[in-house]
Amino acid sequence: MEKKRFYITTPIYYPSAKAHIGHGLTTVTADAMIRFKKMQGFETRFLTGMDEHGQKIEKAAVAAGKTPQQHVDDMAALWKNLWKQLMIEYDDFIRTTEPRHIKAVQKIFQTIYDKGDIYLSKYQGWYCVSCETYFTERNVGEEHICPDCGKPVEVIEEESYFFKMSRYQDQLLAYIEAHPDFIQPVTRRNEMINFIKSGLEDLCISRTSFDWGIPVPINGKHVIYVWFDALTNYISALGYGSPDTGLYDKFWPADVHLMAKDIIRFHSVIWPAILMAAGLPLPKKVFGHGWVLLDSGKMSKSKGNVVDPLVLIEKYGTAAVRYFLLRDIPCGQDGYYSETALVHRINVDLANDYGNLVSRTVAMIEKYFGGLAPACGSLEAVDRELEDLAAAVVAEAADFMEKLDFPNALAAAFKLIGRANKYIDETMPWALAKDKEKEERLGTVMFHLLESVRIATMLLGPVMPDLPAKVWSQTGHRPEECRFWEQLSWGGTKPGQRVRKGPGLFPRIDWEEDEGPAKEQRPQSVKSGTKENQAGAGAAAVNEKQGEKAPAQGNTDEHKPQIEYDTFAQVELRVAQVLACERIPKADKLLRLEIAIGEERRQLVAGIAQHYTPEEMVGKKIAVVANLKPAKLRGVESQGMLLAASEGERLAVITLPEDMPCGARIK
RNA sequence: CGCGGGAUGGAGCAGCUGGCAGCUCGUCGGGCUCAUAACCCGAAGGUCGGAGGUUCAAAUCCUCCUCCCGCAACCA
Repeated sequence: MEKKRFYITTPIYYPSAKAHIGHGLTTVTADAMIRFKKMQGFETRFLTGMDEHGQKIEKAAVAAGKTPQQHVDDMAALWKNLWKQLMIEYDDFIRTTEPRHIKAVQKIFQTIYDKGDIYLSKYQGWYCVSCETYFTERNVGEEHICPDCGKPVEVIEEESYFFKMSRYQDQLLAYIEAHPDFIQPVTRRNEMINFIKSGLEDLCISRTSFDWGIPVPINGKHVIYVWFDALTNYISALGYGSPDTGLYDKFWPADVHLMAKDIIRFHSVIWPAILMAAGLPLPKKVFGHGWVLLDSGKMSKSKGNVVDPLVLIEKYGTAAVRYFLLRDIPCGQDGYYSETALVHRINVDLANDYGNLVSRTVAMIEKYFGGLAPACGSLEAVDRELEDLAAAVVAEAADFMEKLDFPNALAAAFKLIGRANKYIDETMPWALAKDKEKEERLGTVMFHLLESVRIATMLLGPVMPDLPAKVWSQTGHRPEECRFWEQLSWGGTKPGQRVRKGPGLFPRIDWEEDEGPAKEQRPQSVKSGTKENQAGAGAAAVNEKQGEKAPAQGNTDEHKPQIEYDTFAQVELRVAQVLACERIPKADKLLRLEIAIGEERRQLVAGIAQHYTPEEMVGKKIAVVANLKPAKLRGVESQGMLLAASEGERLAVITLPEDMPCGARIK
């Protein structure tokens, strides 16, 4: 008999930046899904990996004094360690620098080329010579300056291979219409339909401007660019393009490509088009979850901006971190992370409700029955109600997990946990224990509790893989009898099994909620530094500037290294007077200032428009850095920089007394 | 008109095909003592962002408006 199969993938991550909890969300979701499918008896395959090509990697390697390969090898080790810490049990970890992947990409390129869907043409784009990077029309703005270095960019033409994606527009649309579940959630599906309807352009799939990539098979000057390379990982890892296609035959098409919402487009448009062109089947589902947003405004400053999953694991344990991610981020939507929320979740759900339920159940059986599970006697209404709920909850959890909706699946499990806690109050075992006559009744109650614990724990298993074993060692259940979904039916507890109280599963975490003095009324809308977006899990570089966000700024606890006086003396600080000031059009943070430094007149651009009006700036005596290299901001040259203090939302320009002469030296 | 998301009791959210406004946390009051100061019960608290419209009936459908939040674009 053929086994049911299930193949899930995460994006291959781009190692130009460190992993964050968004990546964790994607990968943990996939892992939980796989564990669920294993419980259901599926033969499963779980793929994750790394996207290791591209100019960005090449540059990062050079900067670190390594070869690109050394660099990505190091990164791969880091990421693999993270997955290990998160208890991710992938079957394969594909790296795009592996020969098996390179062969597959070249094969699919060749196949599509032979078919006539790849052609050579000219790629035209805005190019910054000093940064050696292309930018989109949007990025360079009307002024056509490099968004990174501020220098003018120029239009450059480069020979490139293009994939005739436009040819597949109608076919793709038809496919999406015919398969309502192909793109999820629905809002993304609608977006994609609109996007495709607005017209697909052919896709540029090669570059000659850098070398770190897979060579185009028919033309050694070119390397294959980004998506064509990256997306192919989903089949290269199955042996597509190799002599042994056993895995490919078994597992393709994938059941789910899982990812964060920002790269849904590439998976639901480009990838299917490539597959169509290559004559291969399309994946069954493309699922885009939301982003994990930070709300560090609520976090204690002294604790810093904790987002490194490893730090959290260290502090709270893998199970708790996995639980939080899958419980608190609404399925398919953005969710907020904060340490307070995490701790709250651990305390309320895991410690109070679940851990405590296990604890009191086990303790009572030890106390009343000497640690031997009693038999179940005749049933009363409450007992039946509990049994019925257990059955309902199991079905509910399965439905939700099937849809990758772990928040609701977990909520279902906790319905049973809550009911069991209430059951204890209703049946009052401590009262039954005082009456010898009621011993059978007491046994029935204990049996029901033990069984509820068993079922709830099994339901939590996919999310917290190390939990069941810990619990069974206390409840005396046999692991092999609590492994598969069928075993979730009522009655798996065996009278006489050894129950032994062990350490608390999830001790409460007590920390001072609000430290007294510093209640600085932080508004919930904090700016970039504090409420920082965590792009869930971008696979390959979506464009040239991914993952370059400065980490948590405004952290006053961080100090710079000590410097020599000479170094300081190189900064020329002077008093200046603001002569005129105006807003810069289409820039909500910038003001343009005309200032006088002594006799000299200059123009400054300052990011203070949200704190000062142009009117109130005029006439002020301010402090400026006079020898700063000019730079263009939003197309306007700034010949210096004014000094201001800032803390979170607040900002104050440093001003000097009216009678201080303009141009005076500051030191 | 750059793209997208949202506005529901103190907080975070459910309310899909219109019909008594729900959940979790928090707060207050009570109960219990098996348990991890945990557990159970009860209560208070909302004109469902605003204005129109459709309807016997709208948080739910239509129109317009306001305001938030991400992304992008500029904190020299």
